[in-house]
Amino acid sequence: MKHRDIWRGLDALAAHHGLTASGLARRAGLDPTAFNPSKREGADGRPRWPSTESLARVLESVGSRFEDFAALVDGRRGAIAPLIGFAQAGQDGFFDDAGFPVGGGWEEVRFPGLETESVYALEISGDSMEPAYRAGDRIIVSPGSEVKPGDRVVAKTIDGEVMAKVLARKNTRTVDLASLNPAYPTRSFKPPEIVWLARILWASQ
Amino acid sequence: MKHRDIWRGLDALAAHHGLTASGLARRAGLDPTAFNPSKREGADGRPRWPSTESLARVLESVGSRFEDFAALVDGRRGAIAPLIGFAQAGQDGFFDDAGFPVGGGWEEVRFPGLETESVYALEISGDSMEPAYRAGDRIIVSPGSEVKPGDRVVAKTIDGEVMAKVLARKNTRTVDLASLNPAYPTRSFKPPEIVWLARILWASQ
DNA sequence: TTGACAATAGGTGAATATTCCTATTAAGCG
DNA sequence: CGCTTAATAGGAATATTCACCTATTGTCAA
Repeated sequence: MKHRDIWRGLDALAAHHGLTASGLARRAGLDPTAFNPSKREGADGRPRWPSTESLARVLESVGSRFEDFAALVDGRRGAIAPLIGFAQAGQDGFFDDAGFPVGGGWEEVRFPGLETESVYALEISGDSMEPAYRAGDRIIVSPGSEVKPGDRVVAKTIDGEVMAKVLARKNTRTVDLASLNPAYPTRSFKPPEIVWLARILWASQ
Repeated sequence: MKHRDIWRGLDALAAHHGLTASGLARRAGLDPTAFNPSKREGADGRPRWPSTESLARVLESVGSRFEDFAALVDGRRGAIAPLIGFAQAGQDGFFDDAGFPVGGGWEEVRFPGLETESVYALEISGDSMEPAYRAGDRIIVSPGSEVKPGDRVVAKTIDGEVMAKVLARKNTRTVDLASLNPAYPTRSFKPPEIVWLARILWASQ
């Protein structure tokens, strides 16, 4: 945690609430100039740090927790993962071409950022992945991770279908997605039919 | 985040590294008396806050991240979960009577504290819970949670055996633990034979 | 354009944290 | 016990942040 990280975190916190650093200070009952760029280092270039008490008042004023601010300071992502239902996930407008969630308005589920990966949560419906995933379970999905055969993945087809499967085979001619539930057959796709594959990192139990 | 939370977090950080508040200050190159209880409020009872710069130096000295400290301040647990192998888990001295891990020296796995639960991680060996858990998967276990039939649980028997199972039945006369892998039979225990049951919250995929 | 307001720079005094000092108490050790 | 060290309390001097002040610039809307 360095001097510049603190100020970057403070700016990010302000931006997260639609405020400027100045507006954030005003809202916290502090002097509006307290977070001025000119106040972030002394005349001799010595770094200036906001006091812990000022940080506490800022966090109080916007209703954020200390840990959320710290996540901003550390520059980590994924402390909060957006939660999406499979029914919604099939609709357009929820993911970009790379499989990352876009837009807002989702419920948020507190999830532990692993490293710096960008993740989101999906709520399971259906029984094709029983017994590993039961309806209502939540899975944490990383659209940025590499997938290899054997991984549990979320796939989106060009038809808009979103499903959690086991990646059985993947080559230039075919992408095979297996269900754990033997009542469901393995489905075979041609690569162009799969819009994206995202690896499942965690599953609630 | 309140005044007492900051100081509690600082004490917890020190304790986490086997130090006192005084020792932590010394290690950070600060005055050893800087964190004295007598310096935590002024003569008039006005609260005193450690400066952000002092916090930064403290975190630097012990190699902790700001977010870890914030988790301590917020009173949340589980940002870091100790990782234990099943082979070790069966030995004595790794858990207390309530099923909480004790002692130290484990590898630590970064895990996202959900709520305020105390959690730890176990690495799966064996195939009795295939296909849900494969050897090498990591499960996040909460010894403090209530367990009910249908939950995936970790159980420890009086024989010292530690296993991940599905809780099939639990009443005053019997505790039935089922495997997901049909090749393994359901095992039935009498309640006194089970030392503790801990619910599995998450599983890596 | 003009007016109101936000954001910002720069400076000063007040408020407050830290260091440095001394003294006391407690804990470990030969 | 006697010795050393850590932890702590209390106080004074120093260092730094904050609130307050003034002035400038930019934005937005009437």
